[in-house]
Amino acid sequence: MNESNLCPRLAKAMDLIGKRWTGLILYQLLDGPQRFNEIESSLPVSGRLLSERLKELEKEGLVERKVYSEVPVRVEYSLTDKGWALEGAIRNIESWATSWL
Amino acid sequence: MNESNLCPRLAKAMDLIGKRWTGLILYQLLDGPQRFNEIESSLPVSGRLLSERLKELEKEGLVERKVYSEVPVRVEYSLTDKGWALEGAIRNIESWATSWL
DNA sequence: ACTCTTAAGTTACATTTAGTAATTAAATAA
DNA sequence: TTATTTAATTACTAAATGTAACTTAAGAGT
Repeated sequence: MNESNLCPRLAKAMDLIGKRWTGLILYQLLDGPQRFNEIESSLPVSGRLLSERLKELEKEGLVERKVYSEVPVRVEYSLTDKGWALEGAIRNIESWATSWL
Repeated sequence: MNESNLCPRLAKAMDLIGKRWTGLILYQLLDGPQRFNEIESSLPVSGRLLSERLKELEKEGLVERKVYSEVPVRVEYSLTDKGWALEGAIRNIESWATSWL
């Protein structure tokens, strides 16, 4: 399709962040560790996709998943250092949204 | 699905930027005005979607479209002020990608 | 033992969006 | 008249998303 010299890391970053809901999930986690249901109720995302996205983010090392064997079970998701490193970008989008939308 | 107090502007920003290819199209335009074919060859995006995305970005006021009645026709796309205002966010993602991917 | 409750998912299926390749439109040049 | 070039659009297939029902696990109550 092309002979581009597109940076593969940027392409991957955009693919990751650009996936639907991912940005907003990360934004939610800037408020601190949250359990599955908290994230689900804070965003118009379904359990199906939330589960899928959290798995991707965990696999990419942006998010950490912790299971607490309480009753009923509690599962908490939080940002890793790699995830926190995106805070600047996310805040930047947030302030752009405030100024321009 | 939820009772969220999700900021509608942030939601819209994420929906826009989070759409596939949009981030990379904007990134390309940081290099200056470019014609349709230039963008198409610089990214692994098809003409169909590139056309669709550029229309959305034009409609949202991030991108400007200029037609030059040369032969054959030349169509140039460039960032508006609103589009340029996203430069910080995009560069931020770029540097995150360099550091973490 | 058996049913109930709750969180955290998963599954099945319909709808929407994206990918691919062929086609069209407009303006000229040969 | 036919060919060429850019900028799309169209028709069709494949993949991603939305929706709602279902499952699993671990007690708690009777």
